[in-house]
Amino acid sequence: MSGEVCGNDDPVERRSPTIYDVAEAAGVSPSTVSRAFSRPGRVNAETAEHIRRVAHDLGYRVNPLARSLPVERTSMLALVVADATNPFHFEIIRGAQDAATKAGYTVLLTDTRESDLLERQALERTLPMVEGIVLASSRMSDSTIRVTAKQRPMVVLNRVVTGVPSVVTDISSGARRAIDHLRELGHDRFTYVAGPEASWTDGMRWRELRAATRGTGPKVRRIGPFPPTLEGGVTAGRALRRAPTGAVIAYNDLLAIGLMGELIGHGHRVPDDLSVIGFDDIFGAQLVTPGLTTVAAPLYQVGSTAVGHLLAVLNGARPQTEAPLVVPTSLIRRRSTGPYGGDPVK
Amino acid sequence: MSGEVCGNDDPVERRSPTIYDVAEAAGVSPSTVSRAFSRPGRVNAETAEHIRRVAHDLGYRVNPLARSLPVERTSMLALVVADATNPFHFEIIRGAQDAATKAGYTVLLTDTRESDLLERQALERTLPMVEGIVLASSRMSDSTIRVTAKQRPMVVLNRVVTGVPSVVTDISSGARRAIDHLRELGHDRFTYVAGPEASWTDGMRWRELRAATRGTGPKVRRIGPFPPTLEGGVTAGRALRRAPTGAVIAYNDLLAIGLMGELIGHGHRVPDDLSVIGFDDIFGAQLVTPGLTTVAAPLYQVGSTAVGHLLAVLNGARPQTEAPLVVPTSLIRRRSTGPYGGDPVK
DNA sequence: CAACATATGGCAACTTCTTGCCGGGCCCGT
DNA sequence: ACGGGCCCGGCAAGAAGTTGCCATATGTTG
Repeated sequence: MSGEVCGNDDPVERRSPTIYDVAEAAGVSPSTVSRAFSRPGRVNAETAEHIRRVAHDLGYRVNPLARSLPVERTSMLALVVADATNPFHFEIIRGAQDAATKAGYTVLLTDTRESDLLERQALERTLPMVEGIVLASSRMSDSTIRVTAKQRPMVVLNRVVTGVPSVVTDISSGARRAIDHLRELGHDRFTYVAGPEASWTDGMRWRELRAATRGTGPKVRRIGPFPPTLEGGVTAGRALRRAPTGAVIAYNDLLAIGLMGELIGHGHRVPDDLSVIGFDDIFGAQLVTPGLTTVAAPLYQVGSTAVGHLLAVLNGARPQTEAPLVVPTSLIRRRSTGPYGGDPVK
Repeated sequence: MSGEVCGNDDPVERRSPTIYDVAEAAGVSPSTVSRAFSRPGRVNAETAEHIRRVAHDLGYRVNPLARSLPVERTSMLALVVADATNPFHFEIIRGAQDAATKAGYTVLLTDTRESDLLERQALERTLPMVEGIVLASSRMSDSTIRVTAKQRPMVVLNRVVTGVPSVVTDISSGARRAIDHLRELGHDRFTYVAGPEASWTDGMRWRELRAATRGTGPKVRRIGPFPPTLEGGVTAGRALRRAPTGAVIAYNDLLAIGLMGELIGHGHRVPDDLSVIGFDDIFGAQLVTPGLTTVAAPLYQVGSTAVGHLLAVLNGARPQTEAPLVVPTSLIRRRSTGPYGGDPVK
């Protein structure tokens, strides 16, 4: 036990001990202390044990800055998300964080508020400190992304940028599942409520929906774009009320929920008059009434896969730039979809 | 314009330039380069301009690690939250991040998954790299917190730890507002659905509810504790069904929402049979049916205030350890509360 | 017992940047 | 004309680690 009594009225600011202090206290040289911690086996077991004990008594902790400087490894990863409060990103963040922690890495999470300017600034700030980058829902241009990817290993999420490794959900099968589900219920006319035009995912969803209906009977039309938020959903709902339609497939759950609320608020019944499907299965999709049927993706896996790949690259693996890594999707059936019951009330 | 053509098939790994490279290219000494960037005015304006131009052409960026080492300023703050996916924390995170960014600081966000072990580990890992710490909803003991607070300036949120600056919401007035609202509606019997025992906030809410009803007519009882989650709410709802009660005030919105769902699912009507009030006004409170009446707190402000105080301390201000900083609360009226309509159906 | 291999600790150089101090040139006052 | 201050650039010593290389001591082999 160390005497912690310090009578002076300056309680803070006792500089933390360095390997030099430990070295002196243990009667060895600084390099030996360094090795005792970072190069086990390189130093005699007893000496190492002794050093560790002394270090512990002194309250020594290695200074990660000083350590990183010579070895060029900060053990930090940047995770840049467009909106940290969008439920869509939660599990991605968790997955990334878990995978990173497991490997001894710390993740630097940055919320860019859907702004490509803020995104670039954040990158500017954090990039020099991290070994790799995960870009979730980036709002930057492909070319900016590619330039950045030259500086550090990078993985982009929910987007495909040629030349940069990416992780995406299986939109194709997701779209098909949604259509199949609705057709089983007897629907054969669909409306896709589009999200932001800048969204790669939005483009793909629309494409795949068309592909999934091509040739066969059912038809899908598209309205939008709308901001991918509750408010956007309300706007979309208004548009829908003016021009009723068959079943609705929305760009994401937020949009779907906002839209349902608007419709229900004006006397329409879901799913009796209108079936609604969203994407993502965010927190909230099970809360609304009726519960939202949605295409779920293993977002946690998206995050952990991304970090896993990043770490592999840092350990010398070749980046997977050819084809994106695809994670599967599944359909969560809730109450917002139901059998086709004739044309919706006007 | 620099010729960027490099024919070799090793596109990565061109070590980034240092002040030495810039110094050589500009024909000055490294220290001058350093000063040109970090000490404006100390060096001749023309020289500085020249250096900056050369640096830019070389693609030089200062290495924050190397910079931090001598000056002992990393420009990073740690924000440790018990659960980053709990909507309660969103605005706190945003507020903190904004305030930090504005001051040129980066925040290192860590999610501890409600585990005090993970929390200690995270702190262990990040503490040496940051200049200050914000602890939101810490699960650690008071004494552990106090020990940690000795190592770095710290602010705790939603909790009062003597000797450590803290920011809390005005629970007292919040509780009073909830009670007043319900009494205006004719209620005079209340049940507090308690959250985790370890929660400082929970204790305070219960205390203030009792204080708000003391002496006057209405009575408040307490059931719990329950985990502060949707599932916890379901459990609480079951308990409530067995022993019906007057109006319900829940520890937080998650609990309130889970509880409403359970009750409504079993034929009770909210608010006709039972009024429900939550705390926090999380995303989701406006989504459920009926919308949840809740005591809101300016969470964004909590986060930014915390960081603001931390930065002040880092700049030499005395930490505010006497009384906690209190931010006001307000009541958001939605549809989950209604006039007293006799005793609830059994 | 000589020759060689291995284990272990130390020296010093290195990572990138900051900063106290020094000194040469220049201006100014007397 | 000369001493005293600025201005501004450079030198070198840190900041806290890592690591290549060398020097022992010890062990092993022929």
